[in-house]
Amino acid sequence: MPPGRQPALFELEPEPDRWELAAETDCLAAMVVFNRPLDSVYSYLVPDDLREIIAPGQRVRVPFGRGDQLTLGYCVGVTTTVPTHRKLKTLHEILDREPLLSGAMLDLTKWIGERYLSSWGQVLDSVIPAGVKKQAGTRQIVTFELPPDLDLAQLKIPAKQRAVLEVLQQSSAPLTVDVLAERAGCGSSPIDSLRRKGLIVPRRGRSEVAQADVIEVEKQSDLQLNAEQQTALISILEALREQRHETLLLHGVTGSGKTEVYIQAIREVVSYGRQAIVLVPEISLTPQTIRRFRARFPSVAVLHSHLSDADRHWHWQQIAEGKVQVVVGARSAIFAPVPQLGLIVIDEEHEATFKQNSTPRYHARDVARERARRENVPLVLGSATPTLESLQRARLGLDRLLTLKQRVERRPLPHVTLVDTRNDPLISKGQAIGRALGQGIAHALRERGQVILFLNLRGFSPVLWCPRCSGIRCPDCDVTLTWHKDKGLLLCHSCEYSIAPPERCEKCGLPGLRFLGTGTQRLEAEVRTKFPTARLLRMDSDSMRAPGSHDEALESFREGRVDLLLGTQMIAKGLDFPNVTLVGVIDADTLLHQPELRSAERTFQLISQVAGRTGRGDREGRVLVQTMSPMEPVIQFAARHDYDSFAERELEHRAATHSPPFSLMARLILRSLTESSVQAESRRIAGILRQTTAEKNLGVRILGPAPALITKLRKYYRYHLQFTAENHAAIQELWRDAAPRFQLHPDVEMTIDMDPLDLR
DNA sequence: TTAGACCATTAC
DNA sequence: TAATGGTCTAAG
Repeated sequence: MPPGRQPALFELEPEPDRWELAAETDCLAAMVVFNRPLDSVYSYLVPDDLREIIAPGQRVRVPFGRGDQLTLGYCVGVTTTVPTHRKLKTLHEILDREPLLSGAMLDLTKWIGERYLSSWGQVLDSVIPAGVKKQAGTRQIVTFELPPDLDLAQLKIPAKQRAVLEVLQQSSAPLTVDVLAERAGCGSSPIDSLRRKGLIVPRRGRSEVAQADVIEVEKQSDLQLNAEQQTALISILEALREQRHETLLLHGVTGSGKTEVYIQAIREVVSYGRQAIVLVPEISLTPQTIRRFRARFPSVAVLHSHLSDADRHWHWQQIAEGKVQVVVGARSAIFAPVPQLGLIVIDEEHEATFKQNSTPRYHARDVARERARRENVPLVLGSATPTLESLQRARLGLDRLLTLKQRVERRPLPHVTLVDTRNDPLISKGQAIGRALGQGIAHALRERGQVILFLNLRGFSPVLWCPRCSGIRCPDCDVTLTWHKDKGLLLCHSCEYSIAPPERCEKCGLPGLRFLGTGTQRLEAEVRTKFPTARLLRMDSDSMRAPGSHDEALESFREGRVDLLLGTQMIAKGLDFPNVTLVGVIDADTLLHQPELRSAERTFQLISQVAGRTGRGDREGRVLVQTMSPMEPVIQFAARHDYDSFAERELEHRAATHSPPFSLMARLILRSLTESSVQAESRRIAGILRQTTAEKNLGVRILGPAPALITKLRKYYRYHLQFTAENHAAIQELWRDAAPRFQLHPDVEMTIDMDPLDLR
């Protein structure tokens, strides 16, 4: 309404939403969503020549916005009930011959959008692999065929052209220019002339150029299950046979043979002619895991991050055609378009990599649960250290708990010793390996056992210390710079910033800066000095840059060409090496003292997982955990392999603080290059949110705004707000209501994260 | 998220 | 008067 004009009386009542007014017509409308943060579904008229082709799940190009920019969208439905009051724009083009997604998968993506507060179109855009969108690995080709009523004898044409037509007549399939020219013994010009005269008809199509290579693996038969494994398997088979959805939480200590249980359950699924999806953390997608599945099933698709677009497209195609029995992959494999899903397995359920940290910020476990529920199939979650979220569901009787307490072949769990490093003379001198651990390593090596040393810090030293100004920081991020001795540079681990280390502090000019703390590189140097004859391998994201180096490194450790493996997270998970007799944890405290909701849980998980890397063969394994807080309950529980007591205590704590799993959380992050605008905007937005939750009585608790734990990241200042509520619906409603009214200042960006794991 | 519309300011 | 830039708003 123009300013200064009084509204007429009849305009005071809000107009009815005209889009509600729809009528059955003989027009056809396509419902389209876009890869933008828009909640609506837009309708477009389908022109007559596309009526037969259009289907939900295809991508389309449509005029959109004031300038009718041709914009890519996803068709999510087709209807003859079209809105009548507004003139619809017309669909311009259909980009896919076949739908990229089934109706069921479209519905699932809609659910994801609602659950994780992102638009349907954004979800679709991230679910469909780039290689599928680009049709990577296929090429457009033009082939020629004869028109239907051609009488070759009647034609008066040059000999070369006649030869071309004869070749075509004898061929059973249409031919490309190259083939045609070769067989007719001519160049391309006769073919061109024929085309111009209309004596041959061109046809567009796509042909495959890429194909994933097939790896032959020696087949194996099923292993004998022990009683516990058998019981777990039977529970899964029951759900399978009754064709009902149930989530089964398989809590099995490290080395208890969870994978064998999955495999035998999948065998049943495959026998029904159905397919299974197995999600594993990316880091576990080692040749070892892959071989294990390939050895047991004829057709396994492995989806990992280093697949080319073409390979990914090819696999997607194979999966959709039902040619694959088992899909093994990381997070996004939950969207594998298997035609007849039979079972979903998530191994290492507690791993944070199952949560995507870009929009849509879905958790593959929760998407899996929803997909399994909709398709009436069981979901198996496996872990030695289940998340408290999953455990609590089992305790409430929503999911079923299956427990494997024994390692296979009755192997004992490794003995874990806590080493108090507070009074260790070597540690006080700044070394990373204390006396006890040093002796342990020497002993293990003498006995020809292999050793794993775990330290969750890459680089040589995490801080360059100025006595007056403390650590040298990244100018763009609120973190200290890490000294990488091999490169001779101080690096920021949050962005790409690097500088040569200064002689004097740049702030106060004081000389005498010192490198404090130990990363994997310094640990490597220390090991070389202390154990000069040991064959040593360091694994972290710096040393494992080259493609394939990760697998190669693990292979050489497996084959005994390496005695001592040291590294970060990378070596903590899922590795199965029978000859490892000692695992050393350099510092169990680093994770523990972070002011994060899940710091205790992560510490417990990490120690348990690392400890699980030993004692997996005939030889006994032991674990030495260096810590400055040996009395800390979490560390004690981990040392005793006592998940139940750990969980009991942590659940009590979560209940007392109304944290997940006793409430639901969401996190709103705002960032800007200008600190004052994020601060002001977060306050303003917090106001709107608080007002909305009060007005609508939603019962959402809102914390903040406050500067985020990482105050500054890649030049951006960050503030955040935390929401807690009884259920997702309250937060969803709050967001739906409040977010459209934010009118955020253009230099402030905003992200909403439902069920956040990373609270930094 | 994007781009046009609208308005104000600036340069020529 | 045209060009530029910031802000607002709607998107079928």
